[in-house]
Amino acid sequence: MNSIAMLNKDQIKQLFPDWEDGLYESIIEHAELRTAPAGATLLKMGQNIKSTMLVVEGTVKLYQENEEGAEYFMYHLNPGEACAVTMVCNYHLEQSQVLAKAVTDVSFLAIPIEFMDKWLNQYKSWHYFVIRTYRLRYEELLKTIHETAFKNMDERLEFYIKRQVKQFGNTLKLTHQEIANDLNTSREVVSRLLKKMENHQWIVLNRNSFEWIKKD
Amino acid sequence: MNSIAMLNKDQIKQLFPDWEDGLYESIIEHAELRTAPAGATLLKMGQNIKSTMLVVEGTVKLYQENEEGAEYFMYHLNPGEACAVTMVCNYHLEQSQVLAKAVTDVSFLAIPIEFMDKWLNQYKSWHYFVIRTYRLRYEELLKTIHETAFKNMDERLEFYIKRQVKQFGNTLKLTHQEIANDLNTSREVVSRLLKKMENHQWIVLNRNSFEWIKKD
DNA sequence: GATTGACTGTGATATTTATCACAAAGGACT
DNA sequence: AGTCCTTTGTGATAAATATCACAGTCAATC
Repeated sequence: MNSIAMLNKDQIKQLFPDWEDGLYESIIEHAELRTAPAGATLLKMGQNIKSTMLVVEGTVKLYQENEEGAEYFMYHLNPGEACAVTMVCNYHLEQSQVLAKAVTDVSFLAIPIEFMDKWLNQYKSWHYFVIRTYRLRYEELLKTIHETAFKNMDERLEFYIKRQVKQFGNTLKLTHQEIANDLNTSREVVSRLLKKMENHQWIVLNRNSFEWIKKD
Repeated sequence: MNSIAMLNKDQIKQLFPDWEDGLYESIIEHAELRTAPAGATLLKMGQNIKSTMLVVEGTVKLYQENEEGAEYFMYHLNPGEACAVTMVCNYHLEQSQVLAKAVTDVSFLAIPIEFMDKWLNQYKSWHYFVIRTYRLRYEELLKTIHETAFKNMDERLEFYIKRQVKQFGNTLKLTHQEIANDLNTSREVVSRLLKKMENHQWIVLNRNSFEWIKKD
């Protein structure tokens, strides 16, 4: 992860239009603009949280992870969005309960968490931003629970694909193994279900990718 | 649901010790103290949210619900805790994504949501309270996802029982059917798994209740 | 164009969970 | 004690998913 030149106020303002004046300046002063290549792990489970992450470019994927290293995809973060988990106030001891990975090349603002408390006190717009972030992520988790608790794998796969399509368009560059990892199932199960979808003409299968063509 | 006499400042302060002075008075002025009997539904999925709920007495259970009315238990709310879902600002149009039920007889403070925006502006301690509420609920959801995504039914049942034990003590007054509903599985499955736990001497089974005796 | 390695397809089988069927047990009430 | 209703126990079977095994396919590389 490299630290490169900072954004200027207008650039930040475009991403986070609802903030107040002093806050932009504080960001410029104290945040660090970092980059990471596609596939990089940005935050590990159990890792001490040292900074808050605001996505500037690219897409980040948030996972739950278990003891054996199995992953479970929860939701995406896009430019202008923030990682709720890292917005800790008070403690320097909080450990991450999630795994965050860069899907594409990403750049993000990293703010040392010692500013969290201060900014909450100082900037109303930051306060609102934190609440909005939690609310949005909370709602994403509810959707994830809904799928996981009530649906069979075929429907969960469809939901998963639709989420990806919304993010990346109809052609998805994903191997069956990658999908299986995200859904915590096995490659064979995904292959068979995708084949069924192809038979139903919901998708067109290719090597290393497929296209969603279902109209609904 | 009845509206009864309001709490006094000291009583509220005991439940919510971190608030500031004006906020207690605003609560007394605008909140309504309501009660509901054990088993009552406090909030339905899809229902328009008209007020924020702060638990005063008793325990509330939060569920996800699907189209067919199947339920999935997510977490408890205890006195001094609040329902994150109902802490909406801005909109009067938000619909509940969760189902809330009284486990015991409960009393709670209901605050019309038109005050949410105002209080966020006016009271820092309220702002912090909202953030803390979201954070706590978010973490509960993460735990729920972890269990649901990675564990088999035997482990999920154990996790479920331990949560209940933490709430209500070692003797749980639950039928197998009730547990099955909370875990979105079938009564037979629960019966068989409980019987196994009894054989392992983790529990003692009785009619309409059982006792957790595993020491770990 | 032969080799290599990652990806995909698919049968066979095991495991987990759901569903059906029905019996037995316990408590409440007459 | 007998009736009724809810709860619990458990076999049999079905359905969903996981695992194992292996073959075929494609693309990159030498």
